[in-house]
Amino acid sequence: VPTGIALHDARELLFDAAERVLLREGASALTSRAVTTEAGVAKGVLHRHFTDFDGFLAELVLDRITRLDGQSSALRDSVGTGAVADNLTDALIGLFGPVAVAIVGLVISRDGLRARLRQAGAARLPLIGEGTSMIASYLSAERDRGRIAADADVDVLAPTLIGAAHLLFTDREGAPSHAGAVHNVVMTVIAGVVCELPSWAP
Amino acid sequence: VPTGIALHDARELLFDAAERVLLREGASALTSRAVTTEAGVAKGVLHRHFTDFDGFLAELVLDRITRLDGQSSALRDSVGTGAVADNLTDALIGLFGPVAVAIVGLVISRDGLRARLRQAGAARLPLIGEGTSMIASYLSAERDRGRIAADADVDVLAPTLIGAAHLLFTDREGAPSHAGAVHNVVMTVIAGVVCELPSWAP
Amino acid sequence: VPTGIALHDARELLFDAAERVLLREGASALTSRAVTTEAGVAKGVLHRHFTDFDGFLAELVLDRITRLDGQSSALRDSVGTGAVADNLTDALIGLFGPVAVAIVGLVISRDGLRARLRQAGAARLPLIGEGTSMIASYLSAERDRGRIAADADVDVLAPTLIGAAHLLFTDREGAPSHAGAVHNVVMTVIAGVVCELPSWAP
Amino acid sequence: VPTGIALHDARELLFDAAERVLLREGASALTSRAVTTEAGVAKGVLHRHFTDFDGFLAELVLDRITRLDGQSSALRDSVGTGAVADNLTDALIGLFGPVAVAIVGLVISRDGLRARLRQAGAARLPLIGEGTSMIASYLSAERDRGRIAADADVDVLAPTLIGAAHLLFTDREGAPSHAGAVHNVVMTVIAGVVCELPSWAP
DNA sequence: ACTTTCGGGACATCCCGTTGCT
DNA sequence: AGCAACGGGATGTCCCGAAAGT
Repeated sequence: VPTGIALHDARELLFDAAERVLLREGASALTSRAVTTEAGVAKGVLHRHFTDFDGFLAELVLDRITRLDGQSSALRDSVGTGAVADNLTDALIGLFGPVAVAIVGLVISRDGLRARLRQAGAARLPLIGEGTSMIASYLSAERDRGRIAADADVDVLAPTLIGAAHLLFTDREGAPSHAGAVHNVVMTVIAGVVCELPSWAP
Repeated sequence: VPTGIALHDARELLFDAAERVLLREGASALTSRAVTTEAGVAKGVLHRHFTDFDGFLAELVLDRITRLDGQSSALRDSVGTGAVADNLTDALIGLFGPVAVAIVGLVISRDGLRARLRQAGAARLPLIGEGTSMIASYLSAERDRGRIAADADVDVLAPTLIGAAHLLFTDREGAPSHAGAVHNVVMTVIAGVVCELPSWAP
Repeated sequence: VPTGIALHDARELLFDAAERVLLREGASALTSRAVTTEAGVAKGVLHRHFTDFDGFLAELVLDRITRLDGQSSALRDSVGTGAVADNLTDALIGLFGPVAVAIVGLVISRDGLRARLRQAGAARLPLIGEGTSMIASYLSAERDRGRIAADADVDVLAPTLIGAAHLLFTDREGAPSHAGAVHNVVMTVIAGVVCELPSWAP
Repeated sequence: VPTGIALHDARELLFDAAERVLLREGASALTSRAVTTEAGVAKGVLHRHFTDFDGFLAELVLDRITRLDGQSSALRDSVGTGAVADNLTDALIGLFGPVAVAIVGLVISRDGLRARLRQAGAARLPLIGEGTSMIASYLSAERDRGRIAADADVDVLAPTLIGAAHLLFTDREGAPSHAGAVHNVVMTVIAGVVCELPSWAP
């Protein structure tokens, strides 16, 4: 029976439901009906608020990308403080949470979603591209401060870190990667360019 | 009308057709009908030679994994010759051809296929896992020869290289990555452990 | 193009369509498409209202079984009135209408449907089992009234009547069995136990 | 690899295989491939020896009907000996073996088979029709001998016995019906017409 | 004469977008 | 504006009949 009562915020309601389904059952189970059922609303609600199911997913992804801004600021604020490797490790762990990894997989699976995102100006691989930019600008700032070598190529370092970390988090999907593994990767990649003393130095 | 003419080798015929579809239209277009249509055979042919469509895909992936053995040998033979970075670069380029990248995406998209592969004993991420082992053994051999540092951790280096390279090839899907970009990544990752002079040194 | 108009009662609509198909083309022609086509609705309607095609058929059968209750009451009400043989004849004719006979055949043909019905608590042979119970309790009541012999074994008489009548209606499927044939069978079976005078007696 | 060796008797080989499948997996599993696989021969053999799959089944059924002749003779020979009820009980038990019951179900399930049988001159319900004739002639002979009432209507008694017995054997499919149950039914049906003393009389 | 394979029609199922009712 | 239903395209699978090959 139609209630006629407007949902307070259908967007967030549906986004959260979609994430729950995504985490619980995977990308292939994320159908339009699964979302509305999980949210406890009727199917039509989704199409009232979004042009399309792919449109809905695209906005979900873009929303998640927006949330990266917070992490981006935190990383920017850490410039010059602590150890570079630790800052990078924290950033990568924060970036590749279970939801983010699932979203990357979702984008890979859905052609329509990928097209929508591209046309919305997002990176080819969402979260990956933005994360790379985030890391690159952090490294750039550290380079300006002299904490990494002046000739370090941040446009090589950043995608390398992101690619390696993404694989780490994807491969061992169930178990949350120990911070140690990420730290090892970071140390390996920036070994040649880091100028500072290790973070555990006295 | 049935012809009765036995296909010379239905397996290869269908595998090749599947790859063409995969490259041309992507993983989501790789349906059983698309494969048989592309191969120019009837729908029944696929189900006579394979238990299942996912079974077919699994065998396709396993077949591609088997083909890695050739590249694995070549990489093993290159131990001690040329520059380590060049050997790695060649190996990564050989590993992540367009088909391989598409196959990784395919596995990510299909739950049933993933289950089948796991139960067949393949790595969680096919081609990625096997490629990592390949790189790790190569690095191990070079370490034994003293061409990379004795304390180099190949189990960190290998997945780092694979992860970074995979992203490189995935991100710029259409355009074949210039060897230069891969080489840059390799140089960055192994910068801290390589003992030899760069390949361009006199 | 979707109409959006809710079907008044999709269940009955589909049930009736299924019966028409069953009568006109037989059990083997009763596919899900045949039902929806006959009902003039889309394929999706059936799967929105029922879990499965076998689930649909199971509910159809159970619905028909439910309708027996009416006949069961009528038979119960006739206890002590008229002739026992006439009451039984009427009950059997009412039980084995063309639809019921077709449904029995349908259940024999479909494994999945049989499984579903068993798990729903129906008799092994639907309509047959319920019909037998109905006849048995009628005979029991008449025995209590003394209209059939006190030592009559209703648990033998009932299945005998049902089995004989079922064959009668099945064998001459097209032509509706003359009431006379059924009456003859009934008279034969209850010959040894009936106490009353024949119904045609003055 | 084709052997070229002619099968000794492909007919019997395939018939036996079909019966095994029928008993083990039921009528719905009796496909042409199931038969040839069970027989250990190639698919083509069936179509070499029979016009059609339904043609094959029709001949299988007709073959089984022919085997009834033996039982028919035995029953005929028993005229005037033993108890009528015992003779009938034995005949019914012999008639409705598991294979026969399965075959009746098979005919009910398959339209094409039914059509083929009808056009081959078999009864509408194979085995049932022939069994009815068999019982009818036996009863007729006993009537001539005065062992059952002169006014007994064998054309009512026979189908009644067959219908009741068929249901008995169909309903309790797994468990072989105890002879007692059949005897009870027989006693009930012929109660009014039998002239002899019970078989257990001194 | 047996073996093997292909060809293709049909069926149950899934999922999304749209439309009318409340 | 939310709700529930319909419409229909597409997918994987099955099974039979027929035609080559050995």
